Amino acid sequence: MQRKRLALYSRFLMAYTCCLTCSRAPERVIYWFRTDLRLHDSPALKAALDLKPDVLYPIWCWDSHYVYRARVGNNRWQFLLDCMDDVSKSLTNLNGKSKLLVLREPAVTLLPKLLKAWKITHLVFEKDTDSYGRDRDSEIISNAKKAGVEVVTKYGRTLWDSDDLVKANGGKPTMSITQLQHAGEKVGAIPLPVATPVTLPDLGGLQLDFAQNQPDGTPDMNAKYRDGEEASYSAGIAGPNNDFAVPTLKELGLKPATTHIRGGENIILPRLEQILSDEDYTGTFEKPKTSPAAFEPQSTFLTSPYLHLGALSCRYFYHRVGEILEKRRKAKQPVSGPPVSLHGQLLFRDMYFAAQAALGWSFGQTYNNSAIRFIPWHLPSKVDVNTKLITGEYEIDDERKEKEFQRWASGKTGFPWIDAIMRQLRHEGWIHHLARHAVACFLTRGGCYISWERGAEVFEELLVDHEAACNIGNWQWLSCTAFYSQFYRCYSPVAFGKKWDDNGDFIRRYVPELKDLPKKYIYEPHKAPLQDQKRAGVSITGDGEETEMDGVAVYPKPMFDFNTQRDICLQGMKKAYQVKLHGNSPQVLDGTWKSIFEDTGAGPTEGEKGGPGGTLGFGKAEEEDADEGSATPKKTTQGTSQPTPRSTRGHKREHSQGTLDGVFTKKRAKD
DNA sequence: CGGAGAGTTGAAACC
DNA sequence: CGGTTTCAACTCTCC
Repeated sequence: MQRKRLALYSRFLMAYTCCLTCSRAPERVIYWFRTDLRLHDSPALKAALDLKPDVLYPIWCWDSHYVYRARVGNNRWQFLLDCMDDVSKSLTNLNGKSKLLVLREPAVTLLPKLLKAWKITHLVFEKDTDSYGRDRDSEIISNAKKAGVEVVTKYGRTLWDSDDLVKANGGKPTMSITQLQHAGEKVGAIPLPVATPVTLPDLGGLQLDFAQNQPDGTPDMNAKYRDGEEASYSAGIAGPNNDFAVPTLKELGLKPATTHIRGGENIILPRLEQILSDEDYTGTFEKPKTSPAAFEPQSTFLTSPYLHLGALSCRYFYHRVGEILEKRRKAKQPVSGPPVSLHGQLLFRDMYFAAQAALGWSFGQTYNNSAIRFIPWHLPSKVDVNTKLITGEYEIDDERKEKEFQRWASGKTGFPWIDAIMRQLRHEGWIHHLARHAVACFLTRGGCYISWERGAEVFEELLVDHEAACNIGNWQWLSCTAFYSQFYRCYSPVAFGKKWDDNGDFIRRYVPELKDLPKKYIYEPHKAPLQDQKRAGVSITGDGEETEMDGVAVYPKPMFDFNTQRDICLQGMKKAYQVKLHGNSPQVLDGTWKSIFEDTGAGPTEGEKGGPGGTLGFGKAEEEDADEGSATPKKTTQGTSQPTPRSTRGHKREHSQGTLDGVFTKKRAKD
């Protein structure tokens, strides 16, 4: 009783002393940073400061989902930590007593305890329309409200609020850039940037009178990037020095990053300024005219990773470019327009975000996705037919295809243009947009005929700019399953590269074993006579297993005849387009699609003999209450009982639309 | 100078 | 924001 009175009195005193001009209670605000790691043009951060808080806690919830269960290579980890460090320094610059407080516990379990411990009045964060983000945030919001904490969210992640776009598009996913533009017109003008804060309230007390929930570290999908123990949770909520510092790669047990791309608002803003100062380049930018083979420097802005983590505001970028366009129009200088211009690129991003916002979890998969064409790809995702969600595993319907997939992912296909791109991706975490086209087409409709979902997973792991909506959307585009349909426009692994880089400098840089090969053979080294191979110090042989033989570097032979494979793919695509099934067609949902595609005539599909095309648990397996160990239906044959190197057994794939935080498991898909 | 033949270019059709 | 083939139209060269 005594204590309570004291608390009341001190609360009164605080109110009195904190705010002499008004009689309101002290505002104790948490600003929860997520994919908005910046201070400039942040509507949500502005909303937090507009509350005129007495204390402001800028926090980051350290998420097990991101640490263990999303595919995040060490390059993206480095980039994320860079951005966090950068924001923390910016906060300290505004107020020497403030910084980004990293709390080593996922938001869902942490926030309810934290709101209480720090007597929080308001929780403020940027709205997220990723499916995972929605699930997580709705739980956070409902818990906060129950605890009497006011929740404030603002939207600043895309040009328009994705939910508004969906509404303006009749509740349907935006499947073309025209739809997106019309929806955008209905929603209204793209909000102008808000001011960057110049002051920042102090932190309040940092007492942590509650226990830490240490999340389950298994399965650890990023184990292959670790050379030490993952220890980011074991030091407690405030970290090893009890100072809420941003963790290091070392603490995560991760190997050092190989990329030279570093994160942070304070890196991208000056660089953006520099690029924008070239008004001819900015004003006439046309994406298709920029070279995928250019490196050091690349031919485009390289803003995507910064946009993803919010280190650069897309609206700020949009309006800055708009000013330049306006100026040029007045001066009657040439300007480029959507879809090829810079504005066009940002519109595509909004299109993918809004499509995802409309479709939810199903956007990230073929099964039960109403907006996607069904194509009987090899290596399809396994599906839990009860939840209608993919499990994170995939069906190996053909061992040769699995081998091709691994060779593609590791840059050992024997097609130097493809391999150079995949090696650049692995090393730098970034490749040019058209390079993504080339390797994505190659893996799916224009080469291997392997599911786009396999490719999307590899990109998710390796790209520093991985953004679920854009990655998924672009893979659907390139595989001609959604957004785009001209499947006969097929990229050649030889001709397309040559068009941009006849000398093969890009290949020489990323596939160094070929660097001394004559220009004549650089795109097709297997055609080089043995004498030329010898002179160049490389032997073109094998299937990628060997990297060296008798002291001589080895580069593999092409893993198939491209033209033959291209014809097979075209036939398969033509058939699939005639059949006209979609991800949510009854025949896809129940697995009877297999009777529609013949073993031979349907191109590459294995038909009845192959995997069920992503229907794990379909049919008999359920009735026969299949033993836990192998939940694979009997009708699937070869390879399916073996765990695949890239998949995790028995666990849902939770990552593909994940944001950076949370401990959620997927919920049942909406029907 | 005309015309044959080789070489080049670009649009169109097809995959 | 595809590649390849084809074919007409054109240029160039040579006698």
